[in-house]
Amino acid sequence: MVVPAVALRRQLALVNMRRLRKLATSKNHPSNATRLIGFSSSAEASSAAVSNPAEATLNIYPSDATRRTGFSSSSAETPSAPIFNSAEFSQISHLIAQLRWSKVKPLVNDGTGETILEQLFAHRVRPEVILWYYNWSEREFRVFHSLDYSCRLVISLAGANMYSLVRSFWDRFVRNARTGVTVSLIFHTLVNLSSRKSVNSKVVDMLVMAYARNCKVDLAFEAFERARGYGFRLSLLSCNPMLRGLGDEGSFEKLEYVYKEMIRRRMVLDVVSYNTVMSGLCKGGKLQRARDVMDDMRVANISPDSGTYNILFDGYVKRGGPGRMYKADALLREMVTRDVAPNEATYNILIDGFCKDENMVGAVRVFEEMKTRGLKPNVISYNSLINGFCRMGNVEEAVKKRGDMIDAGVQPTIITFNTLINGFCKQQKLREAMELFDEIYENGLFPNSLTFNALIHAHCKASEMDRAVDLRELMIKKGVCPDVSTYNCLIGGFYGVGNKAAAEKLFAEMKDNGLKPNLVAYHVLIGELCKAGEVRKAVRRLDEMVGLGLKPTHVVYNALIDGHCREGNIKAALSVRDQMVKEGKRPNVTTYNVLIRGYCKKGKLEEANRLLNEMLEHGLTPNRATYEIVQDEMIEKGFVPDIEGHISAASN
DNA sequence: GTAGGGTTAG
Repeated sequence: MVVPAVALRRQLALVNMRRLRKLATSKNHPSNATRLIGFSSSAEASSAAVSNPAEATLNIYPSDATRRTGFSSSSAETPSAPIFNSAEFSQISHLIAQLRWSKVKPLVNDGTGETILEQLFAHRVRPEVILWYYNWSEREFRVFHSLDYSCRLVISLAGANMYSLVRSFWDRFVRNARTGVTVSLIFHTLVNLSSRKSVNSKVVDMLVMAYARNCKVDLAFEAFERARGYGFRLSLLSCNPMLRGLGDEGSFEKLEYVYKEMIRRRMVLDVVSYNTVMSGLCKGGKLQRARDVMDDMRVANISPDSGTYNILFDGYVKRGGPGRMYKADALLREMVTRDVAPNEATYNILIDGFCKDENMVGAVRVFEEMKTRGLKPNVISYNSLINGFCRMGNVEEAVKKRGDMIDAGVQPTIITFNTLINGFCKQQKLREAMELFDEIYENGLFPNSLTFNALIHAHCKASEMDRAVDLRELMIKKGVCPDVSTYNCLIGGFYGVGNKAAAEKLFAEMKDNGLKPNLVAYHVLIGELCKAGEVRKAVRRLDEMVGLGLKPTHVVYNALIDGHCREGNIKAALSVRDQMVKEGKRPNVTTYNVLIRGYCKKGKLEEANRLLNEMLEHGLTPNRATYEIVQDEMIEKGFVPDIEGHISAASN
């Protein structure tokens, strides 16, 4: 006994009309009635709903206790909703369950679809069907449904054990910035709607997970904090991603706090929790704390795995300071003693570490050890090794390793080629670099922006600007977009050959092409302007970069200070130094060197001497440039700086 | 739907 859809729609429209008219004249709920009428009949109001969905949603359904709990369709307490009789409604829900949106759409007469949503809840329609309708109507009418509906939906999904739908619901939910929807409001709404603690806990758990996974770590953290007061118990499902988010974000204090708090809440942490905490701590340079966490892990009877060790290895290699590879070596021995098997990643981290330490003997030793342990070096192992040899200037050996890799059945990638091309470029062997470039295609690979940038950079360094520009043309022809680095290389190159006009034109062109100049772009530009004696222009560029949200580094400040000193304007130079300090950057050796030379050039040797002492008091070690300045500017002029121990070093 | 490895410009 299916009622034809057209007939049904006509019938419903009629019913709605009658109800709406009745409501409009009703004195009992004037505000609700006028609002509803407004939305169903006025184009103005519905366009307002589109342009400002959050506000519109709030207007239609003020959070009113009777509405929140008004589940029954026959209840006189829910006057704003046109009420369909059960036969009508079963037709509607049938259409929704079949996702026949073109048929559903004409039935919506409130501009937001919330009227039908209310009815779906009232009729206890299957939660997933309500979810379909909820999602469709939000998209269709460009609105966010009120938080009440969101929470009711999520609770009914959870009550039916449809947790994967709860997950995806919250995922969508948190991705949109809903004005006024705070963590505490969500919690408050949830406890008002449901008293089932376990269900609420799971719902909140998944909310926190959604926050953590969608880069809303601060909200995840807030929810984690508030959850305790509400008695919601969270799981690793939400806490592990949050730990990761905190680490990624650099919130190391919060990371340690959450870690300790998880233990205090008697949560049972797993390997992933510990590894994530350690990874975050390593990123923050807190290597000792990371080691402590590994000890905690053993106390908790969780065995560190190869991943745990790899995280520590990576920490040592990247932030371990002097002697880090020895520590790493010791850790490798400990790992083996404890019966944790190193894997490919373990060796790759170590190979790369030795290479960065310019210790190719160590790198090759680890590489060989890897093979004796029955592990096959992969493309990353070879690339690291090749990069190591290239950095040492031994490109011939690097090329040989590429041969080894092919013999071992490991195919070179574009990274292999880029590394080798870079190696040749650094040696100014442009012909060899170009030959390799041709080989890329023979190997069925395609050059990327890094390939071209390396070549362009090398040609710029060699003052071959015509070839550099040709390469950029080729790049575009091959479908590779020039990026900020491409421009940086070319701009630096043109300044280098004294073609200021071309350099400035490129800087403008870069911005015209929608590329945002980055830190390096400004380093190049400001450095060159200072060198050319155009300090005032350089200062303008500094303001410009600050305006773009880029934080000037020591290099930039020092270049400006140098520029002012070269013009003999020490006062201006000192004010740049003050600005630098205000920005939280401590003057470094170069800063002092530049200022000292500035004073010397003005003949103010006492002032220079004073700065020299200040530099030592700040615990900075003079470098070669310092000695040269002292030698050439002070001792030459018969002035004896009172930093005796350091002067003898200068004469060496 | 867990953490960990390789290439550029200053």
